[in-house]
Amino acid sequence: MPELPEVETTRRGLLRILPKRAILRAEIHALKLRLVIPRDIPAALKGAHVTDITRRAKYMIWHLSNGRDLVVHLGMSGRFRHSAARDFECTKHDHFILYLSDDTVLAYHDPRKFGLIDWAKSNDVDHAWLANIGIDPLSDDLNAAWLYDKLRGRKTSMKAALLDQKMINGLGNIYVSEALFYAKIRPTRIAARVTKNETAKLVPAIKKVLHDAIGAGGSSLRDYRDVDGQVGFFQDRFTVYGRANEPCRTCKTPIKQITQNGRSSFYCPHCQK
DNA sequence: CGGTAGACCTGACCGC
DNA sequence: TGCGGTCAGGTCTACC
Repeated sequence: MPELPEVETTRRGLLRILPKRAILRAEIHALKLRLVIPRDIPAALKGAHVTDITRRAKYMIWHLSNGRDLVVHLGMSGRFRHSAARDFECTKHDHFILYLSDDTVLAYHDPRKFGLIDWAKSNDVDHAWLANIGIDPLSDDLNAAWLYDKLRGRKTSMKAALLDQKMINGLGNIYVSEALFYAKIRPTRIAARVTKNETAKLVPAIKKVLHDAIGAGGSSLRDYRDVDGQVGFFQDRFTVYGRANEPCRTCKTPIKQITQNGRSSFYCPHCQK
């Protein structure tokens, strides 16, 4: 999926399109993605328009002109496609389709169905996944003192700690590997044993890799595309992710791939301690 | 509570 | 060509 940079790129793409156009009609073509999609969404969207889209970590929140808010999460394989109505062909995994007032169509496509489309609030209370998620890594909430404190007492690996969305929400499998490379910390290091100095390097490393990836339009590995069908190009600048056995860009040592908690991690055994 | 396998779903790719 | 196994950007649940 889309990690934070891809969600942010998608959000910016949607903002170029949605607020200027009314939603003439909405269709739901899947019974459920991650969860059952509320049946009243199409009726509530008809005739409305999106006034703004904000982001909390990997979640987008669509603010509607009728006062309601929609949560949209792209899961592992979700993306939006915008096209002229006459060019639009509904394919197998187009689960959520908006017909817009300028004769264009916006379709949510998600083969693996790990995405999420739901009302953001129920009886004015945030749903659990918005209420309980961790801090946004691009906000000032993420600073060295905070992170050092959070890592105390954690016996898990740095990889698992940074992937824990209840602590920091937005990092995923790619950008954890990349950030740990820039901070010269091995993904296998026990979180509680990471020093204050290392934490002080890790925080700017996380922010830099996310900012750089957003600037590059995200990373396109398999299915990620911007709303206009553009691929991101940050994958060309990966230092370790997906580069098993290839030379480290700093020291030429072959990059190592290991499995942690069932998922791949990549690191340079020479540069990262 | 902290930590970790397993589950959810489809498609692409590799080796035989 | 076809089949089985493996892997993939996320995250929730069950269990220890």
